[in-house]
Amino acid sequence: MRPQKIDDTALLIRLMDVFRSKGYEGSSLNDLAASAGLKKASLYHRFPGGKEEIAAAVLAYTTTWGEAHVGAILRDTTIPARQRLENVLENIDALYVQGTKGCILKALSMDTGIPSLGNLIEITMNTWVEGFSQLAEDIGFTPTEATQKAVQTLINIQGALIITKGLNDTIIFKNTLQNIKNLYYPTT
Amino acid sequence: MRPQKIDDTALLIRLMDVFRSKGYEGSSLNDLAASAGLKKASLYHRFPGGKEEIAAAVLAYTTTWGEAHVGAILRDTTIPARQRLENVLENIDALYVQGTKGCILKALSMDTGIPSLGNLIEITMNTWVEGFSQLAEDIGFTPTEATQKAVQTLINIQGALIITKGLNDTIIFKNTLQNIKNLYYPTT
DNA sequence: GTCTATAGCTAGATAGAC
DNA sequence: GTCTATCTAGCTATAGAC
Repeated sequence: MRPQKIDDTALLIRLMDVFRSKGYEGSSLNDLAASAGLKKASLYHRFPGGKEEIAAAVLAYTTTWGEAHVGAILRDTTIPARQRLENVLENIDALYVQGTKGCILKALSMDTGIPSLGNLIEITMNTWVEGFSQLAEDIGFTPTEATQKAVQTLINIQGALIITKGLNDTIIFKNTLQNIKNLYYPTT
Repeated sequence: MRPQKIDDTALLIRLMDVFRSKGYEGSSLNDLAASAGLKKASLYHRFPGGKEEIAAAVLAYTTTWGEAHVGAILRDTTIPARQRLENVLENIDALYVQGTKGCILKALSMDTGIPSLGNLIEITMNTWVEGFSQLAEDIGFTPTEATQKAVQTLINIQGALIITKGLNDTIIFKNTLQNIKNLYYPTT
């Protein structure tokens, strides 16, 4: 076998970067190939299903990443709850590069006529909600409160990404990550 | 002059609906024309600059709408502050059709290579921030607190729209509009 | 596994009749 | 002002050499 020019994980990360900045329809196969450092035909060798399979693979990778770097950490009772939250927020800060990059779930959530993408988005969001809910319950909130806080956490992250980009002010994202701590550990 | 099949405002609303559901690149001129009830060439008569001018016109309409239905109301000191907030939240609920439709500012905020769109997005967001800031100051918060609450209000709205769609649960949007009231009139 | 070359199609945009 | 017809460029996707 001829060696791969780029391994699967690095490839998916580069492809994700195109989708989350340009959206599904805005990302041409030429854009994707250029970012991957491959030619279009090579992308079809890796993803025979074409653009739709690439998007699905990127979303599946995002689900796996979220489970490992958000969900699993938030549920890890061997770590103090407060430390779990700190670690996860650092991972989120890195994922979105301090608010300068958008979310792939948002970018692929426009109407594309490909229902399977919506299902993968819902699965990933639920992983995050369940993780933050578990954290809140471990801190002592009721299940109802915990779910509300988890949903509010996702709202804050997604909303902050949009407003940060719209107003071109990364302090908004930075402050939002800080404010999320106050949801779970109120200061007043 | 031959009469218009559709007046400017109704036309812009129909065009906005396409953009906010499919995004800029995902909305073809055939899509836009079909939604408008016109042929492609007729759209070029109305908007000689083509798709880019259509998007700019839709954003300009959004700016005007926001100034009239959000900004101006929030700054209208002849109305009690609490009533201003109620009225604006009702307008926002209608704009997003109870959370079932996305935001045009989000839909057009992907990287398209058209910088002017970003400027129009920033202008509109600032109109909203200034309106909610003024409301908060009228209620008695300091300018710093007021700006924070205004930004958090926009974060909540935009974030709720994304999570509502992602999890396919309109209760999230409904609850978020309620929670915005608590930002300005804390219950605890 | 990656590449060049190309097929088939749809996109955005224009010309000109009515 | 709206329409039909058409142009060119770029799109997704495929065939086949290396």
